[in-house]
Formats: sequence, C-alpha cells, structure tokens
Amino acid sequence: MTTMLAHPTRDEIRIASVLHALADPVRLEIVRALAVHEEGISCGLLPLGVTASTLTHHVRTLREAGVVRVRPQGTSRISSLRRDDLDALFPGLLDGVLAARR
Amino acid sequence: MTTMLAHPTRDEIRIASVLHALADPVRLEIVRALAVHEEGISCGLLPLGVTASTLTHHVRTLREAGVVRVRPQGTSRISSLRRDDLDALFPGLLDGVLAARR
DNA sequence: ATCGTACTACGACATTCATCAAAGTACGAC
DNA sequence: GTCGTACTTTGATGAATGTCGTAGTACGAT
Repeated sequence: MTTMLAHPTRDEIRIASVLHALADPVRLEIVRALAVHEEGISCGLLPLGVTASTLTHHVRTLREAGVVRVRPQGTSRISSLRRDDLDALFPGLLDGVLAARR
Repeated sequence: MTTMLAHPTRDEIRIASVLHALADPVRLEIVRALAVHEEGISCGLLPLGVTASTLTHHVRTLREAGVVRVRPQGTSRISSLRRDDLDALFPGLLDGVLAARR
C-alpha cells in the first residue's frame, strides 16, 4: 500500500482515456455508484462480483484516466467522482452517461 | 457488398457499446468528422491513416453500436451520426465528447 | 506483538481487438 | 462485357485487457 496514487491534473485528462475507462461494465457500475455518493466511498463495499485484485485494477484504470480521485483513509481507499473536472472538460458527458437507462 | 447493414433500433442501443465504440482514436476522429457533415459522408475520404479493411471494421463497430447510420450510395457508403437517437438516450454525451479539445 | 481487514503487486491465462494483406463482391462508366 | 473504384470478408498476428490466485504490505484493534 506504499503506492503514490498519482492523479492526472485536469489538463492532462484525455477524452480517449476517459471513454476507454468508462467502456467497461464493472467500471460503469462503479461510476454510477460514485455519482450517488458525492462524498466518496470505498469501492470494496460495492456488490460488483469481481475479486479484490480485479477491483484494484478497475479503480486504478479510472484513477489514471482522471475519472475518479482516490484518497487513503485507514486501511481503505475512498474513491470519488472528479465531477468538476469532467464537467469542465467535457460538459454533458457524465450526465449523458448517467442518464442511460441501460 | 451484399451485406444487410443492420442497425440497432433506438431502444436496442446500449451505453456500454456506445462508449466502447467511441473509445478508439480512429473512431473518435470519424465521429468528429461526421459531426461537421450533418448530411453524412463517405468515410473512405477521410485522412485517417488506416487501410480500407481497417476502416470497414471501425465503421461497422460504430454502426453496430448505434452511433452512426450507414446507407449505400453507388459503390460508396454514406455514414452519418445518429445524433437524434444518441441525444435522446444520453443527453449531453455526444456534445461532451465533441467539446473535448484533446 | 498478534491478528484481521483492506487493499496492492505480480504472474498467468484467455479473450478481445486493432491492424494488415489478399481475395472477393458490387456498382458505375466506357 | 471490361475496367476501375469502393468497399467487404477472411484469416493472421501482435498487443491490450479483464480476470483470477497467491503472496505481500499497510493500518487498526486487541
């Protein structure tokens, strides 16, 4: 757990990376959950049906793309949506994705 | 060239498929070009730097995801953005993607 | 210090996928 | 019909990726 937790700055976020990060069912589910919990949550609590190591991979993908921000808290990692950055860069994108009924 | 050119109906379009279709640099470029040409264009004319068979693959991916509509015209295929359907299903998504500066 | 919990790192594996080349099909022009 | 153009199909290939298990690290509680 020694890792740095690097996050891209706002101007480093690329639309292609964001779209790729969102284009996975598990990650989409994570994003949907984070959209409901503004304050952020530990993704390990979500009923996603994948192992812990797979979840780590997905959260890292979202973090490195600039979709979520992750902060350590005790033995947990609290993830939250970078809504402000995403809305500023790609206005409407996140709302459009979240509006999807399926 | 006997192919059916099947398109998903609006209610068959899935957000995961759309995001996957958009999450490729070449396909993003196609979508950007189509956004400028409301009437539709032959994608073969775009300077995309890929072979014809690769282009066929990308246009099919976009078509099957419901992002573009393709109609035969002579020996060409005219592609156009399904903006109405996408805006209805995922309001803001397309505009957000197109607003991206990089 | 020991234990349990939460997460990460490293491999391994199977699948998906972007890409191309070669051969084939459809259409228009001549 | 013949030719050329535009696109598709098939097969191959290498890279990326989602998944897991195992082992390891960090932190809190006892």
